[in-house]
Amino acid sequence: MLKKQFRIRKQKDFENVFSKGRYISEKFLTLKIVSNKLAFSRFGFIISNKVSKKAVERNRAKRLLRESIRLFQDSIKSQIDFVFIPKKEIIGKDFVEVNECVEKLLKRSGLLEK
RNA sequence: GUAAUAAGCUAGACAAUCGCCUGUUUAUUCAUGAGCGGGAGGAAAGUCCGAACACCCGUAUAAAAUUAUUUAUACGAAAUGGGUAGUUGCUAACGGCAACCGUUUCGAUUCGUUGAAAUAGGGAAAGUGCCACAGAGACUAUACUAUCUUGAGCAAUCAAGAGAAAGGUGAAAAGUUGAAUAGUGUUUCACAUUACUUUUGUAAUUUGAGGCUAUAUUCUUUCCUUGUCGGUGACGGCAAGUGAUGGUAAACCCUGCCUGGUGCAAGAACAAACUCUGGAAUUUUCAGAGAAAAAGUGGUUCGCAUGACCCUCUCAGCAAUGUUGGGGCUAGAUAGAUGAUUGUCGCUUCGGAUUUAUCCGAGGAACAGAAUUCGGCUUAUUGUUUAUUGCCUUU
RNA sequence: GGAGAGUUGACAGAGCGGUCGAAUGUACCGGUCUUGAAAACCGGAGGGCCCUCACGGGUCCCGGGGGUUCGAAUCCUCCACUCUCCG
Repeated sequence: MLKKQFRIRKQKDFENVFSKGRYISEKFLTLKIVSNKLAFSRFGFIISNKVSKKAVERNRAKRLLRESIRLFQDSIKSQIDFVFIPKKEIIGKDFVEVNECVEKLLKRSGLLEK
C-alpha cells in the first residue's frame, strides 16, 4: 500500500493526466502517463461501477494493483504521474496475474530503471 | 436416515516477513522518525419504516425598536396531502416486538372438545361506484322453459295476466339452515254410494293410502338488536325478540389514531480583512453595491465516535421489556485505510494405500466492505446444535 | 452518501380490473406490380412446454416471487435490473 503522498487525489491532477497523457493498454489494464514537476512519481487508480457492482470486488482489484505498484516503486523513474484503469476482466484474477500484467505495461512504457 | 419450519451459536486459529490508516507519548531539521496501543459485519447491503441531531418554515410570547425588522425561548394548532387499522402491553419512536382474542385450513376425538399452521383482522345496518361473458333477471329485481286463469282460433298456436315451487346460467340468484307436527289447496290410486248409459264406462260425493304444497306452531342453527354474567379489553357464556342484512373498501369513501419541511452533500468555523450607500444611530446589527488576494475554493478543521453503548449480576413481569450493583472504552477513512506472500495446526471433498482410522497426493472454505449515529424490517449466505412435523428403513 | 423515474413481441411504443397474447409503427414472411429490384397496395405471423406425420389443439408467459379479487399487464407487497438528479 502506498502512502498518501504518492497517490493522485485531486480532480485537477486526474484531468491533467487525461488531457495531456499518452496511453498504453494490456489484456485487462489501461495505463495513462504524463510527467509532473514533483521530485517523485504519483499513482492513481480508477475503477468505475461498470467494472463490478459489488464494492468488495472493486476494492479487491484496487488493492491488488496498489500492492503490485508498491513492489515496483523503487525501480520506477521519478517525475511521472500514472493512472491505471482496469477492465471487467480483472475481477477474479489473483495477485500473480495482476503483477505480471503491471510488469509488462511498465516495460512497454520504458519507465523502468534497471 | 432424510426434508421442511422455528429458535440459538458460528463466520477457521496461531506465527513470520513486507506494507496501509489512526490514537497517544517522545525526539528533532516541524513533518518525519521511534516507543506503546487500536483497526469491518451479521447482514456493514437494500434504503422499506422509525428516532436522535442540524437547519429552514409557521404560530405564540418576551426584549431591542415602534413603519419594517432583528434576536431569544416555547410549540407544531387548522386545512390539504400522506401513513396506519382486532385488544392489551413494551419502546425514544415505529408499519417493530410480546401476550391474548377472533377467523380460516389441516389433523385427532370419548363429539364435550383439542393440537398444529396461517392470518394487511375497523366500517358494506352513512352514501356513491363496479359486478365482464353467460343468464329471464346482478340490487328500484325479473319472467326463458314448465304451471294456472281469461280471451282469440277447428287445431297447432298467439295475446294478456297470476304466482314464486322447480329447471337452466353464473364466482354470486333475493336470503339463516334443517327437522317434526298440524293443516289449506291440488293430484294419483283403491273401495262404497248416487246420477247417466244397452254394456265397457263417465261424472259427483264420502272414506282410506300416497306425492307436491300456501300457511301456522314447536325445536335446532347463522347473523343482528336488547338485557345480564365473566374479563382492563378485543371478546366469550346465558336469556329474550312480530328482527333478517348479496360481494367488493390492496374501488371512491367514512371513522379513530399518527404526521410542519429538508436531510451530515444537514449545518458551523477558518482561509477572509475591507470600503461605500441606506435604515437605526454610541457600540452593535440589517439590506444593497463594490473592491481586493502568491497559490489553493470540489480546500482545511469541527460536526465525528461516552453511546436509547458493550459484558456480567439482582429484582419485577407469562413474555416483549424494565430495573439494581460492578466492570469496560471497542474502526473513523475522504480517488476513500484494514492488504500481499508464506509456514504449522484444525474442518472438509476426491483419489490411492493399508494397520480401518491413520498416512500420502490434489483441491475447497460462503454472502459480502464501515462513510453522521442508533432501533427495526427485508433480502443474500457458511457450518453446526436443539425442538416440532412429514416421509423412508430397521428392531 | 442521499433523492427520484422506469421495465409490455426482434426494436420503438399504447393499454378503464373482464370482450387482452395484447393497439399502432418499424423490421420480417408471402402475394400483386416489374425484365429484375425499390416504392406502393393486399395478406400473414409472438415465445416456451405437451399431444399430433401434418393440419390443428391444450397450457403457461406483460422483469421475478407472493397476496387481494369470481377475475390482475393493470391494485398491494417483497426483490432484480436500467436510467436521471443533488456540492
